[in-house]
Amino acid sequence: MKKIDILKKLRSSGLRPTKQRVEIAKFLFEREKTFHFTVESLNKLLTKKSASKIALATIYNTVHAFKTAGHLSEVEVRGNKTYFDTNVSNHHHFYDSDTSELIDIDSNDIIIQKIPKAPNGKKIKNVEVFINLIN
Amino acid sequence: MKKIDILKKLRSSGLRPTKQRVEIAKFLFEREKTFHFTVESLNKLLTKKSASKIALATIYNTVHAFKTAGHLSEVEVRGNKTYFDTNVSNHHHFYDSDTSELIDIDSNDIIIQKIPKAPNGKKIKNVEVFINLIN
DNA sequence: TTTCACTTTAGAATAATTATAAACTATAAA
DNA sequence: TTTATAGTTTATAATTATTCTAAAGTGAAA
Repeated sequence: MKKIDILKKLRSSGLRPTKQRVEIAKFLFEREKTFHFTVESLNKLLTKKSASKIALATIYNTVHAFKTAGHLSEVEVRGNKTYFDTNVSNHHHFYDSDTSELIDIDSNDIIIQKIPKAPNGKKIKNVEVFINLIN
Repeated sequence: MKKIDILKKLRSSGLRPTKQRVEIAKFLFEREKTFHFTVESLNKLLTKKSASKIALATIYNTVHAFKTAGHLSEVEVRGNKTYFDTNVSNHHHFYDSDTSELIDIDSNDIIIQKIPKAPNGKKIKNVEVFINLIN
């Protein structure tokens, strides 16, 4: 994803392309493969990579802004930290609690044959499958 | 579950049946239906119910001891708090993020037809399905 | 009974996240 | 091109969930 597209991406979702947002967006979206991270890990990687220090609060703000805009998804995983995923399409995850690592599973690689209906007046928003791994 | 069984349950898993553990165990296991809770909600309910106050740290200790003993399961759910479940059999969940409520789904009510194989040297521990609800 | 390893407890410590409020800045309008 | 302002960043404080600590308490084996 090129810089011009990054700017478009931000502007089209009503986010001013500030220096910090552009830097974070470039880091997150200028890559081929899906990227999973926590705010803590992202902070470390950004600190390492760039000269200008971005405040931790800004990273929280930005990640949540990107999530709200649909540019990131939040992954439900046991544990204390919240994981985010640059893959925003509908998909599933392996979770390796040993290394705290998430691995994407394409939604076509899991087929669910039978599913219960939603309770009383509720609708099904989505179905998430976690395959927990062990050594 | 009767008191004598509570005592057996504790002793058989190497847990001394102290006043606090028995009280918590009675509260959790003397019921027909599955019970989902967080440490916070359990603390509130116990405080309301009983005269003698149990320290929050004891509730944490006890819940984890019960989990280690296999009397409770921990549920992976988005959010900051950790949920526990008195249903320790293999099963799935509806999750209503609106009310932060979990509802059990019997493992027979979901049939998964196709599943990817585990990556490089890892094995599949278990598969958990979350059906997220919306109004 | 006595003893001691196991427990409980209050409160401190830690860790992740959110709130606050002042300084800064992108951008729309003059 | 300046100006005004709403949106943004920042350091720091506050909050929340959880774990740690160390002292006091207690089941149960001998």
